[in-house]
Amino acid sequence: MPELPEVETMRRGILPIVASRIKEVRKFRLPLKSLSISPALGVFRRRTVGSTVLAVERLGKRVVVRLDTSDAIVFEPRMTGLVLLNEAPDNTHLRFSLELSGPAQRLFYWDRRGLGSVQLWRSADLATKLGPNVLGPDALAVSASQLRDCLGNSRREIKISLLDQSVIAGIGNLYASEILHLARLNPQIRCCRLTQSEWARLQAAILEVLAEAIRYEGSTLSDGTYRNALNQAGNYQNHHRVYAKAGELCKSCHKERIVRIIQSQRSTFFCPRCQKPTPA
DNA sequence: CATATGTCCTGAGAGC
DNA sequence: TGCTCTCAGGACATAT
Repeated sequence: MPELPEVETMRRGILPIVASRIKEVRKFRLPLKSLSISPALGVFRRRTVGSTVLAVERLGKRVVVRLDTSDAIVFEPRMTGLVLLNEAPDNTHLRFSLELSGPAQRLFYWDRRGLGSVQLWRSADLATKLGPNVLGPDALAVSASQLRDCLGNSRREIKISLLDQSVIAGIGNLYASEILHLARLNPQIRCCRLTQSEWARLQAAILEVLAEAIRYEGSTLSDGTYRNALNQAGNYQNHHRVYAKAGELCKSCHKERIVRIIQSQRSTFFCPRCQKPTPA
């Protein structure tokens, strides 16, 4: 999962590492396929040990730890990655750690499936490798006109476009369904069919859903994977409107039941009554 | 160029 | 009970 709300919660949770000095970098040997780390550990160590953490930022669904050496450590959790302070869900899936001076002590990267990565980049490369062509405006900052300008001529289904990080950065499969339900937009409607007021509704829903999800520290689904930096579960799953609720009554109309469809090999949940393809 | 599909990985849960 | 199978969806590579 980790999408914008979860990654932002992790980012906030590890803020205590700011101003700490990196004392050691460790990669854990596991009976699992090893995590993608670049550069190799030796070079990683030479370039980071002794440096100080300047800031912790979020870039879409990535956590960026800026160092005083003009390097940055980029954590990309993908499906099951977590960035934690001092404590992890278990030792089996611990992949990487930074030993730090100061009160924070230790930063862990934990990843059950290991699809994520930890990379050390020159700060200058962040702007190019994750520039506007790769990563669109952050979902918390995108405007209705930016959405319309970028997608207004696209024939893709709106749900698919919401997942495109080069259009908007931060939305994933879970929040795409939640956002479209609040915006009362059918997930299969083609972008080029949306009206001016629908773009405005979409933008408002993006902001409202993500901000609310951040307030509740993200969504921990039934598999329990997602935790915040202190290894605690999030709470937004108790406020989901549609995600993983196929067959349940819609919380808005209380009449129709939530439906699950597949778009581009991924589940989408919506209410056929509140999210009719053509406006009522 | 825009859009669609395949790939990586582990563990939970279903079905027999 | 223990096996096999399917599924979950991030980002990127490759195909159409």
